[in-house]
Amino acid sequence: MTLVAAGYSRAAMAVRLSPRPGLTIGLTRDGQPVRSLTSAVFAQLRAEILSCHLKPGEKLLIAGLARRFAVSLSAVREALSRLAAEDLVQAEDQRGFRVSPVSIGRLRDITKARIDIEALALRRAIELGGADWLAGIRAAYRELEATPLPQPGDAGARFEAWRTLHRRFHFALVSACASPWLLRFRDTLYEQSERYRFLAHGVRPRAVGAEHATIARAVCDRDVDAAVRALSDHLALTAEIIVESRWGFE
Amino acid sequence: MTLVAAGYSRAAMAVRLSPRPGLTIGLTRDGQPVRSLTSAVFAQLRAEILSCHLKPGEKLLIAGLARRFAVSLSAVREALSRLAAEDLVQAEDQRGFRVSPVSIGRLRDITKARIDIEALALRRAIELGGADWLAGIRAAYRELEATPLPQPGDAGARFEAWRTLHRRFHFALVSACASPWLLRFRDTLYEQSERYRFLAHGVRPRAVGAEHATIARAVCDRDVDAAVRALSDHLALTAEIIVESRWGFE
DNA sequence: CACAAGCAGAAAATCGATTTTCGATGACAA
DNA sequence: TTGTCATCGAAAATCGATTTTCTGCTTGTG
Repeated sequence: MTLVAAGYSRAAMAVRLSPRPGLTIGLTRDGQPVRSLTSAVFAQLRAEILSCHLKPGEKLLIAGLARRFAVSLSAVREALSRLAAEDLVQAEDQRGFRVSPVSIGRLRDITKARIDIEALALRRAIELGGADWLAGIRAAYRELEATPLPQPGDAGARFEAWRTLHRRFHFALVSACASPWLLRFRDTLYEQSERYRFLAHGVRPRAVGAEHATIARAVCDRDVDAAVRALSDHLALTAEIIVESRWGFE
Repeated sequence: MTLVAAGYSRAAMAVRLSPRPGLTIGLTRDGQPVRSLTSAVFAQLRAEILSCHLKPGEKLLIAGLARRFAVSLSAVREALSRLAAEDLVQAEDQRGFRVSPVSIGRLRDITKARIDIEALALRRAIELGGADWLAGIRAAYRELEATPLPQPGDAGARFEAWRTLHRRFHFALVSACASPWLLRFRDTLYEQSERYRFLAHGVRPRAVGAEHATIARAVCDRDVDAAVRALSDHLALTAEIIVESRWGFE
C-alpha cells in the first residue's frame, strides 16, 4: 500500500538517520526534510561550522568525521564537497578539506558585498512587494522583538532560537525581491557573516532592536533610500563591532 | 629524490587521467592543473553542460557517466555535487541529477542580476584600478578584436578560442574590483549566461565588436556612468537577442 | 650544520560490491 | 472504470576495501 510503503520509507529513513550519534534529522534550507545521509551530514557540518564548533582553519579529517557520524567515507566527502561550494570549507586536491579561515580582510569583503547586494534586493523588494510582504515583515519583527536577546553564556538553544528569528526577519525584508539569483547570493553572504557574528557575540552592548525597528519602519513606509541606509548602517555597525572585538582566531 | 618523486607523481597522474576516453587533463578555473579524477570529471561535465552538449533538463545517469569516463561512481557523484552547487545541475535526494533547465524567466533573472552585479564590480574596478589594469583591458580587447567572430557551424575549436578571449575581456574589465565575493558572483552569472549565449549563437548579426569598443573606451576614460551604461546595454542586448531567438528547449 | 634522499605511517582518492529507494506495470477490488 | 496495492527492474545511495599521495622523520652526505 502506498501509505504503508511511504510510512515505511519514512520510518526506515528515520531508523537510518536517527541512531547515528551526533546526526539529527533536520530540514534542508528550503524546508524539505533531509532524505539522505549525505544531506544530514552536510546539514550537521554546516551548523557546526557556522557556530564555530568547528573552528576556522581546522583540518577536517574525513575518516574522523565518518567515524563520528557513523557513516561512510563517501557520505562525508560528498557533504564536504557541497560545503566547499559555499566556501564554508576549502578543498585542495589530494590534501583534503579544512574549515575556511576567517580574517578581518574577509569580513570586510563580505560586509561590503553584502551591503551592496542587500541594497539591490531591498530596492526591488520595496518596488514589488505587496501587503502580504509587509505583513510578513511586521510579523517577523514582532516575533524577533518578543524574544530576548541571548546573553553571552546562554545555552545553545536560546541562541539558536534568536538566531532563527533574526535570520527570518532579515529574509522577510528582501523576500519580495523576485530574483532567485540575488536572493541566493544574499543568502550565501548572510551565512558567511553568521560565523563572524558568532565569534564576536555579546562583546559590546547595542540597541539591535532599535536598528531593526528603524529598518522595518522605513521599509513599511516604502522609503527606499531611508531603508537602504538603515540596513547598510546596521550591517556596517555589526562588522565594526566584530572587528573591534579582535576575536581569538586569525 | 624529491625531483624524481615529483616527476613521478605528475607522470602517474597523467597516466591515470589521460587514457580515460573523453576525459582530458585541463586546468581548474584558478589556473591550477587538475590533480584528481574527480576534478577532471567535474571540468569535463562543466564544459559539456556549458556548450549544451549535455542538454538542459537532461537526466544524468551516474552509472552511464562513470562508464563513459571509465571512472567510479563516487568520482561522478562528487563531480555532480560540485556542479549542483553552481546550479549547472540540479540534485534531488534519492532521485539523482539532471542538467539545470533553461527558460526565458531564468534568463531574465540571470541578466538582471548580472547587470546589477557587473555594475557594482565595474564601479569599484574603475575606482581602484591602476595602469596595469587598463593595459590588461586594452590587451584583452585587441586580442579579442584580432580573432574572427565564429560563424554558426564553425568548428568547436574556433568557437572555443573566441569564447575564451571574450571571457577574458569581460573579466579584465572588473578584475581590479578587489572583492573576491563580487567577482565570484559575477563569475557564476557569466557562466550561467554562457549556456544561453550558446543556444542563440549567431541568430542575428550584431556589432559586438563596436559594443566592446564602447565599453573599453568608457572604462579607459574612467567615465563610470558611461561605462556602466555601455556594459548594461551590452548585456541586455545579448539577452534580448537570445529571447528573440526562441531556442529549441523550454 | 644544511640539505637531499629514503622510508613509514597517515590521510585522501578511488573503486566496485551491496543496500535502499524509485517508478512503471499489472492485478485486483470497489 | 477508478483507485489501491504488490512486484520487479533500474537507478541512487551507501559502504568499506584498496590504491595513491602526502608528510614528517631519519639517515647519510658535503
